[in-house]
Amino acid sequence: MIVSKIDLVSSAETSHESAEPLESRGLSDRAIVRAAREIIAEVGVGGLTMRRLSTELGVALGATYHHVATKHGLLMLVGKDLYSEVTPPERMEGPWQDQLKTVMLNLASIVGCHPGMANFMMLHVDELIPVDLNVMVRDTLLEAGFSERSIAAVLSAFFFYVAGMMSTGSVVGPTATSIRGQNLMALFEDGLDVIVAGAEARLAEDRKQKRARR
Amino acid sequence: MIVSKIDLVSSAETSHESAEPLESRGLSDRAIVRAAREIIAEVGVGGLTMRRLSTELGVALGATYHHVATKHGLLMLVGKDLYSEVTPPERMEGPWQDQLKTVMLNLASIVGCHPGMANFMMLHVDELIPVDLNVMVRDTLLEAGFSERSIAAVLSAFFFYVAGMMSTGSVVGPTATSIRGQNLMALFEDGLDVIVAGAEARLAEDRKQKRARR
DNA sequence: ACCTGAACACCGTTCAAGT
DNA sequence: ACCTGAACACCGTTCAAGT
Repeated sequence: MIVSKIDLVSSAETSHESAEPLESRGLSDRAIVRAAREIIAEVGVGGLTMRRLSTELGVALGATYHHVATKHGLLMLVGKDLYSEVTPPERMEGPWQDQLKTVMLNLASIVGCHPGMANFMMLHVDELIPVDLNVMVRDTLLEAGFSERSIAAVLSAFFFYVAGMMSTGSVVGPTATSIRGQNLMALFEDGLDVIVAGAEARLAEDRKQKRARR
Repeated sequence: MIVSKIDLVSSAETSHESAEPLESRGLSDRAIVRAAREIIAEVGVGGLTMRRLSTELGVALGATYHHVATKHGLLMLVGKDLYSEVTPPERMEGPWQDQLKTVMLNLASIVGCHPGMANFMMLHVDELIPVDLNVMVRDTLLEAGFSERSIAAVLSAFFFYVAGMMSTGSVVGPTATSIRGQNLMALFEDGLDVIVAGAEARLAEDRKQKRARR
């Protein structure tokens, strides 16, 4: 465990990737994604325009298209960038309930700051979600004793709940809204707890079945 | 109970609403909504265009705009129409678990046949959902013994789960997709069961607290 | 290779003009 | 009152032309 952490740090500090130019003069994908994220954070995906993005970057429309072939491709880059910021697996500790809640709250807070991205990110989870995150979440549940089928069911419940909540409005961050006086953030956590309780019940069943089979 | 059922039927058969013109010649809102639904069912909300809708209706673009002032308004009409088809409260029986599952599956099947509507419908639940449905669901949970706060949490879990699932792709109906071989419809029900289990755990707690307070 | 800016086909929306 | 069809301001995308 400690080894992998050290490895991560050192490789991150010393990585001078082979022949990749550090700052290919002119536009870089990194700069484009950064600008796109800023625009989305400010006016949402609906307000993100290839023209506006180009203006923000100080280039002509065609230049942007030379680096990212399509708006869909641009959003894929942004989505991958956002997913990559979700709590890194190595730092997780404690019971599986807390781990799952932390990941979901983290995901919600990141996506919540970028209105309109939730949908797109959920529509392409499979292609965008970092393998680390996926593996770690599944491992956590496996270690806790969940069956394969239960893992699928529980993750389905969690992910789509977060997706639905995020699609409906900014829940987290400075723009957190409220519904009929209800604090949306509190409501979000309450719903999360309901699903956690459901997962616990599922786990109890899984363990009972495992014992019966022995 | 029986009375209300009879009332429903008879009023539906004999309703000749006061001064409302039966078929105000020309375009009617009903016809517009019907055509819009057909287009959405076929090519999704993304494929629904005011121009295409007008062509389908056999009128000029301006005519459509004369009846529905904006595309947003059109989608509100469609959304209200779809919500109104969710299982009517009067027909519900059995334990609250089954009632809730039925409503959610019903909602999913209706929304699932209209790609892209899930988001819009969730974004405007408050304005679109029929009061009957809202009241009935809350009453069911109240009768079961849920606390006010638990009701909010449980409904949050259910609704946003369905919303997230629906936004991610057609789960139900003839276009039901599959993810990595997994049957999406089965996955949807499994996730629903997890949330039901969570609600049951919550109810047990609520009852315990109520007993302790006595 | 990278960038420019005009052009194309589409969209939602508006509006003078007809009946 | 209801409808027509042109027009406007925007989009995403393409592409000949420049450096």
